[in-house]
Formats: sequence, C-alpha cells, structure tokens
Amino acid sequence: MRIGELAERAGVSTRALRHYEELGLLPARRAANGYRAYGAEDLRAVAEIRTLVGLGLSLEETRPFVECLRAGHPTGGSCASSIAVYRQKLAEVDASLARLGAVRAELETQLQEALRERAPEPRCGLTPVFTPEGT
Amino acid sequence: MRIGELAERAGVSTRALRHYEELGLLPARRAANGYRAYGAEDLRAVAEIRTLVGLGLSLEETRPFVECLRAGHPTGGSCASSIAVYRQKLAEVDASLARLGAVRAELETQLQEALRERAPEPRCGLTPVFTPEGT
DNA sequence: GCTGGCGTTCACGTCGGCGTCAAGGTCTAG
DNA sequence: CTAGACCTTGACGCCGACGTGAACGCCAGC
Repeated sequence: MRIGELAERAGVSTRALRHYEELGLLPARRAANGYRAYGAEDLRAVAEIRTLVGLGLSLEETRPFVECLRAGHPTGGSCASSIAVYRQKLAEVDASLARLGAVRAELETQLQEALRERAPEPRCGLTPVFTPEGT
Repeated sequence: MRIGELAERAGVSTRALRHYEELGLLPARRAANGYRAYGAEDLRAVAEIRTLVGLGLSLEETRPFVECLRAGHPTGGSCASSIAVYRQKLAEVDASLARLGAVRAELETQLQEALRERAPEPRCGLTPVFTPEGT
C-alpha cells in the first residue's frame, strides 16, 4: 500500500502521514522506486494515533502506544509506558475538568452580575420581556 | 505612569502591554519624549484583560469589555456586547465540559481495559501487590 | 561626559500539527 | 509520446500570545 491509499483508508492527509514519519512515529519501508510502502500494521498504527489524538493526547504522547503495537502487542495500551500515559492524561483531564468547572461558575457569576447591573429595576411578576440586546 | 511601572503593577511584561497596544486594546498617550504614558484607567483595563484571559477568553474576546470600560461604564461586563461574549463563552465552556467528560470516561475505560489485559489472572483475596510498573 | 537604567521600534523565534506551494521523479493508459 | 495521476524532498505559512534580541534614544546621577 502506498501513502495515498493509507491516507484515504485512515482518513488522514498524506502530509500528516509524512509528518508522523518525521517524528519517527510511522517509519516506512521503501519500494524500489523510493515510494513509501505500508502494510496493515501501519493502518493499525495510524488508527491508534488518531484515536488517541482524538482523546486529547499529543503526537508525542501517542509514541508509547505506537511502539507497543510495533513490539507485537495486541493493543497499543498493553505496555507499562502506555498505561503511565493513560494515568497521566486522566489526571490532566481531571485537572482540566476541575478548572473548567470553576471557570464555568465564575463566568456564570460574572454574567449574572453584569445582567443585574444592566437591569436595576426588574419588573417582577411579568412575563419575560423580549430584549434585543440579549441575543 | 510609564510602561515599566504599569507592567509591574499589573503583573505582566512590557512586551505584553505593547502587544495589547498593537491589537488596539490598550492605546497609550505619549509623553513629549515619545514614552508611553498610562493612567489608573489603563491599570484597570489591563486587570480586566488578565482576569478574562484567565477565564479562557482570547485577547480579541476581551475587546468588548475593554471598550466598555473605556466608554465609562463601571465594569467591563456592563455592555451588551460583553454579555454576549459571556454567554458565548459559557456555551463553549459547557461544550468543553461535556466533551472532556466523555473523554475522561473513555480514557478510564481504555485504562481499565489495558490493565485487564496486563493482569489476566488476578489473585483474588490477596492484599494488593506492589507493582513497580504501575507507578 | 559617561554610565546605567529606563524607554523606543523592528523583526524574527517559539510551540503543534499539519497546509500548501514548488520543482521535480515515476508509472500507467491511450 | 504524452498526459495525468501518483509519488518524492524541501521549505515556508498559519494560529495566538507573546519572548527575545538588536540597535538605538532619553534622562538622572556622578
């Protein structure tokens, strides 16, 4: 399989594949004419990369997984280094969630405060009034 | 107040202040010698910017707030355009929270699955064993 | 006058993950 | 033979928010 086919089957650009190769994530055999030659295991590797990137890992962070696959393990997550990355990422995501939750609360507070300032005399008991600025 | 003092009092770099000026966020008066001259309202503006950036807004998104301040309003959030940004940001944060929650769940799943693969024969009933790879 | 600490503008570097040319080589079908 | 569809390497562009350095001006104190 050449780079175009792999790209299409993996749903990525050829540029991306070359980029992965530059990073050493996806070393390619070469045909006699210099064209990159890929196999099914490479499709597997690219799929693993895209899945993990989709979960928020950087390309560098996918390296243990890809190397794990290349080492013959059934899944990229079977190795200790991959599991360490999972744990670390999980911790990072938890931290992000906590921070984002706090940010959300603060945004909500600020918004309500701003709304109070702009509506100093709310007419209670009336149905909500259409306010063009609120769009 | 010159740029160095404002930078120190606001807790940002002079480069950042010049960057804000480039963006038109922080126009500065000039002294006779060409030095930028700032007042208390500029300190206020920079504080507003930093607070909002801390909440995840881009510099561009702080523009309505800064202009609101400059227009003489008591707070940067008093204007309709600022409130719109608040609402939009809140929606974005909610989306991020939802997505990040899903990602967290998926990471957790993958981690557990990976752990199961690596420990096919758990010795039940024993106290947890120290596993150096799990660090 | 000279040093040192401020200020000025200009402009390139950084980080990640590629996009997008440019200039060419390779192979296949007509 | 030639078009055109693939491939190659090399290298610059992009986004945001500045960092960093060069080369220079301004001003206070000694």
